[in-house]
Amino acid sequence: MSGSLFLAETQAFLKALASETRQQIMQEFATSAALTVGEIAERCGIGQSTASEQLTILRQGGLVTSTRAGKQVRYRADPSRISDQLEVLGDFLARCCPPTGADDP
Amino acid sequence: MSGSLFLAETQAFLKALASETRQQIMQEFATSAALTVGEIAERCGIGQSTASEQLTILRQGGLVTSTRAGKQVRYRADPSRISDQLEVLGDFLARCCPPTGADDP
DNA sequence: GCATCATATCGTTGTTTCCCGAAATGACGA
DNA sequence: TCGTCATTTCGGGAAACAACGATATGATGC
Repeated sequence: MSGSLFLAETQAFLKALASETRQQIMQEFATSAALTVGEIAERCGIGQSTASEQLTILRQGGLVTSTRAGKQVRYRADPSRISDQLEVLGDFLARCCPPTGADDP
Repeated sequence: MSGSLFLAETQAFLKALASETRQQIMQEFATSAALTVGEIAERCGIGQSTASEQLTILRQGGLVTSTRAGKQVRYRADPSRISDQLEVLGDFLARCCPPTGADDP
């Protein structure tokens, strides 16, 4: 099988968001713009390796970026890519909702 | 623990959308505003029971509505609830992206 | 009532996801 | 270089998901 309906990145965006743990992680960025893996693990009450893995998924979904800062890695939300993905998603859903009917028996 | 970050319906919305099969189903509504379970099964190349189950998930996520039409059931996209969910999602993500920094070292 | 058609539910199987602890990688300071 | 700290990757067990075929429910027409 080949055709994905979305770009691969939008697919990853949706999957990344469809997890309560990852939503919780994203929420942490509302109060602190930049967080390390350890900080997120502690605040979310999950293991460090788990936090690292979930952050990787969020990064692949275009929700966060990561930058090294010495021996730590700082994660932060990626507003521009997030709004890009929201737009793609909105466009897709708009297409699925024929504003004036396609054929409506 | 307790708090889901989203309303339960928004959580269901995201999970419903995070499946390529269900995206494919939604896409079918772009060309035909109303479709029966059998039509969707045929167009998407999946079994009838699978189509029924996936449509139930989409309905619980607020993406489609269903109405009986004789012995068939017509499914169609639900634009108003979809845009509601998109707004909830957009608001949540906006909060995660401190527009002007929360604390940004 | 009974047969039939469309849909929904059940039971199962194989795959994927989630989370963890343990081990490996990478970066810094002594 | 060596040790240490932060992160990533690995291996595995439990839970959730997707798809199917078979069966049950519900609606229509005779």
